[in-house]
Amino acid sequence: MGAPSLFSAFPEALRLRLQSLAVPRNFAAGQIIQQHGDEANGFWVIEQGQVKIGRYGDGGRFQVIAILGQGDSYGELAMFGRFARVVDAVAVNDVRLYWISSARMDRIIEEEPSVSRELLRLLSGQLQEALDMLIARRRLPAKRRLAKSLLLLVRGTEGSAVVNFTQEDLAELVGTSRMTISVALADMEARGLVKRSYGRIEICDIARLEDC
Amino acid sequence: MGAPSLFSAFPEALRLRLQSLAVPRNFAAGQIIQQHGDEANGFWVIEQGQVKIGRYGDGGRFQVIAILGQGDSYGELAMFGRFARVVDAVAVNDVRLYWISSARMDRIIEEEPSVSRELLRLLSGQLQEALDMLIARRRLPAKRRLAKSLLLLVRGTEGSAVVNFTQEDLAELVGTSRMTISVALADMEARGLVKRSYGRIEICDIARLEDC
DNA sequence: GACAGAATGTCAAATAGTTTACAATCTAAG
DNA sequence: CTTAGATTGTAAACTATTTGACATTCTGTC
Repeated sequence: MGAPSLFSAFPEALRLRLQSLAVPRNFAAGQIIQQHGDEANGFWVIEQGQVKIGRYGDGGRFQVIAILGQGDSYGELAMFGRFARVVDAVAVNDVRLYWISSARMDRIIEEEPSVSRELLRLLSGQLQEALDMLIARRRLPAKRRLAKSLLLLVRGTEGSAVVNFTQEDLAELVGTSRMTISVALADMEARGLVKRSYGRIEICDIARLEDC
Repeated sequence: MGAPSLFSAFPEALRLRLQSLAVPRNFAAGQIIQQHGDEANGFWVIEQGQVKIGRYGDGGRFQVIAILGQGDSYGELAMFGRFARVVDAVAVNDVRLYWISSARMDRIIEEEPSVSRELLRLLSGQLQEALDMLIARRRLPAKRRLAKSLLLLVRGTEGSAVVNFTQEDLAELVGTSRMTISVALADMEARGLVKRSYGRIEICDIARLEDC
């Protein structure tokens, strides 16, 4: 969610061009790719594997914000905003990434105004979405907030999907306690919306989950 | 808050240039300037007076999101994002606005890549801020959320300030009930942080409000 | 295949916040 | 100066959620 993935929304031609210019890099499972506070002079595109985005909280526990997969990008926000990395990124499994430097991106923006316009459009859309969420989620009961969060995590998929989050992660994400999540999930399972298993949630019927 | 005001963050030179090209327009107190659903082919800059941004909820009640004043702009997000207006805007008093069309803005982006970069930087910063808020605010008790919202409303001011919101408006904004706001404000007043009056809150000590 | 650590299920008590309801106060319009 | 409507103060009953505590189940590892 939150963590935008602008790259996958780029027009095909630009994606290919960037990829051909980019520097490929590999990381092993569990390796830290970027850390909170690092300088942001570029961004990453995931070619293969998965990356956990989140933050090491008090007590060293990693609080997941999103898990990104193939075709997703991250780090554009800090790069464009010219602020330091605010999140940590860790390789879930062995991953292959492309690195696109801010210098490279700057040149493209210079050469093609259409790219700027597209970027502005995407960023504006995401900001609007974030603002909507701030307004919409506030007074909903925990169960419905959970439903919304799950839907955001599997956005783009149809039918069924799997979310590789522990209930504790979900609790952090939704802004509630693990016990509330546990009860809410049991309720959803009883209604055939999801299936609980160890460390992951299977979403059976995305369409039906939409109406709470 | 939420509602971004990119214009006031533009570099001086660009602001002046845009203003010289813009079309001035006046609205009387209470007049509706834009409506939810309108096409967004430009944005407004406030030259004089105040504009309420919000939404007509169920029962015709206007839910305030922000009150903007001189130098603030609004409507950029829908314009850049190429989606329809999502909020309504109403003139609080007699206002004088500048209208800057998307065609005009497009031309400037085309001519000056530095403007694109600046816009991307500003939007990214605001998106990050919104995401932070989504994460940070979730589990705070209502009192602290209120403190944060008040601070956002008077962002940029030092020492003391006035917020022209009813307690009901604040409740909507914070995402809680009017009674909770009433009690929280009474508590804050007892501690000398704010002064309550009819339809507005005076914030006495912004610095002290920051540490909740 | 046994084990440790991680993740989940579940319960009772405590608490923050909501709802409902009504009284008190303020403001603007006659 | 009155009055109607809007805004605020307050209290009691109710509800959702949290906290804390413990049992159970799962999974990877030796």
